[in-house]
Amino acid sequence: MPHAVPEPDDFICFAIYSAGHAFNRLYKPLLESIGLTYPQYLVMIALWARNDQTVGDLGETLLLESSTLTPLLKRLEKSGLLSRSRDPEDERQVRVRLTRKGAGMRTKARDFPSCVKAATGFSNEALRRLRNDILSMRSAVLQAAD
Amino acid sequence: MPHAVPEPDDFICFAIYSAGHAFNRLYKPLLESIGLTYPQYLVMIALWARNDQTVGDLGETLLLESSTLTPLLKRLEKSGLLSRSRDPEDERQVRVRLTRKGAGMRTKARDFPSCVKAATGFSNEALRRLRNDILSMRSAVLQAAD
DNA sequence: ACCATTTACATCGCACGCGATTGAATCGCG
DNA sequence: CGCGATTCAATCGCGTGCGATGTAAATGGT
Repeated sequence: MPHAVPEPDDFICFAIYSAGHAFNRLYKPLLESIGLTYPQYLVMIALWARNDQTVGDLGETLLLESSTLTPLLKRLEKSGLLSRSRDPEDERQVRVRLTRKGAGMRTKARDFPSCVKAATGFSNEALRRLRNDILSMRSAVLQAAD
Repeated sequence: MPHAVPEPDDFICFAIYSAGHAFNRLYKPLLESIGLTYPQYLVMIALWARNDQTVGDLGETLLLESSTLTPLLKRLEKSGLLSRSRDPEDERQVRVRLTRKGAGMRTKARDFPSCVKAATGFSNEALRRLRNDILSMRSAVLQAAD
């Protein structure tokens, strides 16, 4: 075998990197219909699952830094989807809460996951296993990264 | 079952999105040692596999737009790793070629993939299957995205 | 009570990433 | 041959994403 030079598609990290972009493109028209970007949508998902979180909570869930979240949350606040306010118990923390408008947006986004699942062409069972594999790889990689 | 509200980790797209960030964090210290960012490293991989590509070729391989590649390639050119020049046969195209320095960098990056594979904690066989699943999902999603 | 340390968020600079647009070169159809 | 359509890269604006740094609040050991 004469010295196979690897291509991008040979790398698991590139597969994930490029698949992420593919999902982004798929979501974009759906999300534009409700005026969100993909990372903003993730914040909304986190808040729909559990309202009233600190910036740090959201960062832990979404694996993002405050330097990413703060400007993003300000844009969502400006859109009227959530409120940001210092916690009186601990003034260092900022509590993020859905507004009525932000909570109501959940129904508009209800069908997006099934649209996207259909687009993958994978069965629910195959998707579940693939997701679990990716999450456990993520854990291992994050563990190794520090 | 009382109305399960999905969390970010329940979404295959978030699993991929966050796993991508995890790989980025793992690669960062490795790549800093040779002065590259992760997307720059991908361009170098593409050129190590096949030298002398157009911007469009690279975009097709890496699934990136010229609006992303042009500034990135200019930075790599400024670093002395590649050259950019209009194709005399077709002046619309820009041919991207490795310099001696850029070609020589391949040996410095030779061990990165095995470092990263070790960090995932997956066997070669499991990684290969996971990669293929992700690539086929990427194809399906890209197909659906247009 | 004091002050060093830690924690939590914000700010800044830089590098993606893409849609929309531009401008130049080429193509293609009559 | 002529000229509108197409192709290819570059530019611009906006939104991430993060490391480094700043700042204010809380903590903890003495």
